[in-house]
Amino acid sequence: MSALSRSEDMARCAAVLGRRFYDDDVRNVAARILCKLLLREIDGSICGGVIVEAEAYLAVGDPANHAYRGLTERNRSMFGSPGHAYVYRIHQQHCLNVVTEPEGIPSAVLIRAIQPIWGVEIMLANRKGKGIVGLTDGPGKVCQALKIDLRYDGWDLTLGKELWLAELPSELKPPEFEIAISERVGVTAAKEMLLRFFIFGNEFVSKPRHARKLVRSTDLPSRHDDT
DNA sequence: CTACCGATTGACT
DNA sequence: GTCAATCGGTAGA
Repeated sequence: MSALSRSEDMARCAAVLGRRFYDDDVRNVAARILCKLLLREIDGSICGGVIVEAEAYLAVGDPANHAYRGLTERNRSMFGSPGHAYVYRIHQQHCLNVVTEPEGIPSAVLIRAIQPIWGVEIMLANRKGKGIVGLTDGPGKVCQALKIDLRYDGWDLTLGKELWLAELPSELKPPEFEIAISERVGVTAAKEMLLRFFIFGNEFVSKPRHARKLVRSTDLPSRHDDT
C-alpha cells in the first residue's frame, strides 16, 4: 500500500464530529474547531485538511450576522439544528459555515482557511493551477478547492460522507498550539468584535495575521454541558 | 418590479 | 496599500 493511500485511510478513519460538538456556544465552537479536519469526498477521493482559521457569528447582538434581521430564504439553515452546513454566496464565491447552538438559535462558524493535506492535486485543479500557498486561505477559496456550493446548504455534517468534519488523528497532532483572536475579516458591521480565531503562526491562515489576544489551546473553556 | 450591496478574490499602484 | 468585477439576496416602491 502506498503512503498516499495510507494517508487517505487516515482521513477516512478519523472520528467524525458528532452533533454535541456543534451544540455549544458559537465562540466555543469557533475556537475548538481549530485543528479539526474538514473533509470532502470527490469522485471517490478524499480532499481536505486541517482547519486553521474560523469566525463566529452570534445569534444575538451581532449586526454582521446574516440572521440579524430575522429569518430569510437565504439564512434558513442557520435556524436549523446544529451540525448542519450554512452555505451562502457572495461575489461569485461560496462560503461554508457550520451551524451551532440549539435549533432556532441562528449562530454559525465560518470556515475561513484550511491547511491542505489530502487531495492536493485535485484541489489545485479545482482552483486552476494556483500554488499550495494560497490554495485555501480564504472562505471562497476553500469552497472552490473542495467544490462546495449551494447544494450543500443544509447538509448534515455529522454523516461522515461527502462533506464532514473529523478529529485530527493522533499521528498528526501537535503537542499544543496558540490560538490568536482578532477582528473578523471583511465585515462592514461590528468591525470591532473579536470573533476571528486562527492558529497563530500558521502559514495557511489568510491575511491579516495580527493577533489582538492569544490563548493556549489547552486553556479553552470546556463545553457548556461538561462537568 | 427595480435598486442597492456584500462574511471575496485577484489584479494592480 | 487600492479597487473593480459581478450577481443573487434583500428591501423597498
